[in-house]
Amino acid sequence: MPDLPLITALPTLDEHELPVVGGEVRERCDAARNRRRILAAAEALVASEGASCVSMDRIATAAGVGKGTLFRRFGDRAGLLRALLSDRESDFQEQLIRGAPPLGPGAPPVERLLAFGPAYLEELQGYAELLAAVEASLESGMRMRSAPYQFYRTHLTILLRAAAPSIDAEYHADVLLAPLSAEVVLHQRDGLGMDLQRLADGWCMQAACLVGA
Amino acid sequence: MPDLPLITALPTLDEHELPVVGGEVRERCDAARNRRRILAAAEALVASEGASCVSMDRIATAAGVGKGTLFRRFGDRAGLLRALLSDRESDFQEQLIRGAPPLGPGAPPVERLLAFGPAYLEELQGYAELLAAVEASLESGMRMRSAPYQFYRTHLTILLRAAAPSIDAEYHADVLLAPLSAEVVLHQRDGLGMDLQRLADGWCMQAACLVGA
DNA sequence: AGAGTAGGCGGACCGCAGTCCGTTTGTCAA
DNA sequence: TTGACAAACGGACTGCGGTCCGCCTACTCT
Repeated sequence: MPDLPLITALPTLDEHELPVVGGEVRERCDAARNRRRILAAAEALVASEGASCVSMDRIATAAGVGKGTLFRRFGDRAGLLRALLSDRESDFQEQLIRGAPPLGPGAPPVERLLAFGPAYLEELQGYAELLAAVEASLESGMRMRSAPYQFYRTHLTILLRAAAPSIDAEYHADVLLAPLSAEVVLHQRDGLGMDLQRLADGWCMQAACLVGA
Repeated sequence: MPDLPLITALPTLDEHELPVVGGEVRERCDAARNRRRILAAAEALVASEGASCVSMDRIATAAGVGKGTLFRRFGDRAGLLRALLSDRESDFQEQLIRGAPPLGPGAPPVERLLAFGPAYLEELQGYAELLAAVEASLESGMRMRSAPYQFYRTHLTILLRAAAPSIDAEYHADVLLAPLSAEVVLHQRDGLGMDLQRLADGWCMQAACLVGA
């Protein structure tokens, strides 16, 4: 896989619009302080009450900033929540690109493919509820246009092309990602009581059949 | 498949709470008139401006009723939008239960399974945008708890059990439904330019591999 | 150090989904 | 026909996500 940039969220206004001087982007120190405050307040509130119960107003109040500052910084509710898990998402993406086999490069494509689903599901256990809140506050179709989704989609497409050149890799990348959405996994886990092993086995079965392994 | 009731939406308050006299449910005639008015107004507005641009207030105004009446009748926005396509959903479910093979009973389970995806995708073409709006206005997890989803899930579970007893039918029913969600299909069709045939072929490939056909 | 300015700031404001409750109306029995 | 009641009605109200714009401040350039 080529050196795909690590992108976990749409660029914030900062990265996007600040004047660039000699390739260097500066952030005013009050802005940086407020961003830290906002993230800390959001993290605390989400941890104590659950992402879907916390409003933007309350985060702003808890952080001691105005509501406008939240939206300037993070764009919308989904952007703020996503920022709370961007470190974990980046780490996982890093593993896919530069980590050890079978997840990272070095192993045969089929093995990397079959390692992906279980690893993603494992990773998801820690923040599925938060990610579900992100997806819920995204308007229809935006989930699949988000940078993280595109990243995973590209990753799977490349592996599928290498593992089974005859199939429609682009289509099946979406198919393999669909049952990994936070909404589906949460429903299977909490609503139907399926355990992680069962989900991982099922996903691998699906992927293995597809590439003829 | 046993005589599963045709359920296309959560029961409205009418079917739910009205007093039942000798097995007969009565609806006051002003209530019936208002329901027709609301559905007609909603259908017209959705057709002319798209489901995601029409607010409940505007539907109420166009129908000449108060906003409270909309919510009393249909529960929430998702309920009202879903009511707009419940006829089409019912027809399709009817075909699955009592229609001609290969969709309906009579054909071998594998054939019925492989007929399901393409038929569902075909059906979806007409109201994907509306269904996406329904799903978007449902809070996280509710899509998979809705009666229509449960219906399709049961249908696929039964077919999978019959077609391939050794696999985890319950899990794979969810997997096969995941890429048929309106959000995914719309993105593939409109965002990526995949045509219906490609989606249908891909889905069949997936299902066929799974059951070893 | 001082002035000018780009960018940050915050809260008033908007339209939205959904709720609540006092008022109106259809229905049925006497 | 009429009276009583259950049910329907509707619009004011709440809290939400998101926007806007006038004020303020950290940085830069002299």
